[in-house]
Amino acid sequence: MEEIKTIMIGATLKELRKELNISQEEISGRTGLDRTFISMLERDIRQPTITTIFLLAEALKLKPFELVKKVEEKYKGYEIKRDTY
Amino acid sequence: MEEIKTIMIGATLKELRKELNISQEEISGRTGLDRTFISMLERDIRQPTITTIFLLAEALKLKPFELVKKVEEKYKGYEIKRDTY
DNA sequence: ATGTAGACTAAAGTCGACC
DNA sequence: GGGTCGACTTTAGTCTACA
Repeated sequence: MEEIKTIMIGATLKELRKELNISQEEISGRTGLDRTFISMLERDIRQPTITTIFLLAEALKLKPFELVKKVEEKYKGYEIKRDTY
Repeated sequence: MEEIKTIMIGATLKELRKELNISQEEISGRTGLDRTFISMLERDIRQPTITTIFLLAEALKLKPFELVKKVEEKYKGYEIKRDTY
């Protein structure tokens, strides 16, 4: 069982956005979140909170749980193990 | 359509924990998150990030998307509308 | 076993500018 | 259109302590 420390949602977000053929600026407009922040989310430099996940899902035309499910599918066979700090 | 500003996961977390008959301290132990932080999450004083959601789901013996789905069901007919700050 | 409070550190999220 | 940098404010998350 491989260990990971943080959930990476970036690739999933980018894929879904590309499927819709829209820009980061469009996501920014739809969510009310800053454009540079969307960029950082896609590059896994930032992590969304649950409210942000709900906003992103709405912008990407799917349900929050579906978005999470897509992220989840990338982590089959991995165990999350945080750094306790 | 009612407007809300933040997603409240607290009640869902507490219900699931009660169903398992375990303490906040047990959740703290299973997730590696601070006990006082679990308390704040249940009282909606704090918001989890996606990594925290995955950890909580594991501790509560369900899949992350199932946890999110349960939260989602409490928001039928609501629209999220953040304060842009 | 839980809520709360205070003080703290790390990370979420904004904004303006430039490439 | 998107990456990045710096400076900023707010919040996630820790920890000790007490009711």
